[in-house]
Amino acid sequence: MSHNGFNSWQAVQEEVLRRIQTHIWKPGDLIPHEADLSKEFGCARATVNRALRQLAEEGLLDRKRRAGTRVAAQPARKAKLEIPILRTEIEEGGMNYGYALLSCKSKAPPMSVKQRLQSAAGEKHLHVVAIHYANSQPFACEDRWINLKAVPRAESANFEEVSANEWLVNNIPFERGAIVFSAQSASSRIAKRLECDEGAALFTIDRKTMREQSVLTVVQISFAPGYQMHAVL
Amino acid sequence: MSHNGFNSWQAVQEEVLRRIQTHIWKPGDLIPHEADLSKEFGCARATVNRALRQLAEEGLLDRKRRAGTRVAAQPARKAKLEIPILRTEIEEGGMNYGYALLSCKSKAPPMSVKQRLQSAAGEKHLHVVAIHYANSQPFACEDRWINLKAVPRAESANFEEVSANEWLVNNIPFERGAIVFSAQSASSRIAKRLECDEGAALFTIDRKTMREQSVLTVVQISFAPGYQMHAVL
DNA sequence: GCACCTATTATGTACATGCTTATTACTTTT
DNA sequence: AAAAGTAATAAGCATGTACATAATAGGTGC
Repeated sequence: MSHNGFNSWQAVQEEVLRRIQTHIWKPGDLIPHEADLSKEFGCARATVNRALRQLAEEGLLDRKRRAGTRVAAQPARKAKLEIPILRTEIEEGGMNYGYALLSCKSKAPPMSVKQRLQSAAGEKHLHVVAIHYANSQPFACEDRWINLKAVPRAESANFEEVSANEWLVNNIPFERGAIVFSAQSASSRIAKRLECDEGAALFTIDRKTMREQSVLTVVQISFAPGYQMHAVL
Repeated sequence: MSHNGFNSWQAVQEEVLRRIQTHIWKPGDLIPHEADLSKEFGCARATVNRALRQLAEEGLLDRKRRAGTRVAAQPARKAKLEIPILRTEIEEGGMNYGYALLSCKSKAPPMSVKQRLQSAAGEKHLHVVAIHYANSQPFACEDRWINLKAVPRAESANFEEVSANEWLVNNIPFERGAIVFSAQSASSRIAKRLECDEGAALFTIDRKTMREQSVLTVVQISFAPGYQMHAVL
């Protein structure tokens, strides 16, 4: 009967994908609307909706009410990226995780950081510097500023034992954030910390974590040379 | 009536988020199951399911059949990352896009590339090298190998006019891929191409695009110093 | 105690239906 | 012809019901 084999949203999605990939439906084309597709595939409209919605989320389709669904002209593929959590990443790689706190002081941040923290003049913040080791080799260097006004409990935390990263994850609820990836030349200070040559190319993550309007923490993580971050399409 | 204000999946999601963020439900905790939540929120189970499913996709919840739903112990937040399409990225930044083909030859790839291409000995591939400019400044250098066996039409394409990147997007339907981000020191060759100092830290993307079992193309994109890639949580 | 089977259970999914909402296309007014 | 109002339409969403599937808990036999 109605069983064309498209009785699951995955099957529908695969068929739609196939039509996009074989250029039956070309980039920019308007595709039939949900009701027609559900009739063609012999399934409910909700099933077609589920399939198309996900493809739209992935950036392969553009959908607008009333206007219909069209194949994305620029399949600006969105990759999903797992933000590395240092300890987890090292341990999953079968290596031994180590951690050392280098410094943990409350002070006024330098100009460049102050801007990112959106902090007023004279305000003090907690500055935490630490190294993460994999099999006793320096793996990454963490340089973090914590807004004590937004996270007062951080003042009494002991970052000797547990990394600021983990403490924050477990103790403060956060909402939004921004991440910037870049390549940086190792400064002499960081080269010393990571035991690498000065000027080496370091993969660097800058991360800002916010709740509502206030910045909770900004952190720069510099990875030892050779680090790679993986993502899938 | 049943209107507690949780009569849409977004409202349910927000409430769940709130409970996670305020540590009413702590990392690792098992949360009530869908049926209970739907009763509490006065909505259908499908609505709760929609809300929870998305949170699970975002990495905030772990869901397993029969075992129930728990708050992710490590909210290893998955960031969504838009894979940059060079031209789009440059033009959206309000800059003028330029493109120059440096080389386009069919030849046998070096050992390191051969491995990534999963190609047999002696097989030839198309090697394309090009520069992308933003406001006449070198922005990124593209070094690509195309598997002619999998994409025979590429042989007759003219990469003087349109970049290999764009040609591929418009001409070959692709499926899966892997992406690796890293920081590399500029070799003398690449430094010359990007008009930067040798040894400068370059943000680098290695990308492999596949269909079914065959590798279609591998590409390395080296960005000029100072490039940043942004993502949101 | 161990291997195997079975019942239970929470999530996962499909469907029919009906309503909502954004956007377009068409019509009317100025 | 431009502006404003209106109807039609396609996606979006909510719901009740039903069944599928995976993983666990508990029991059985050895």
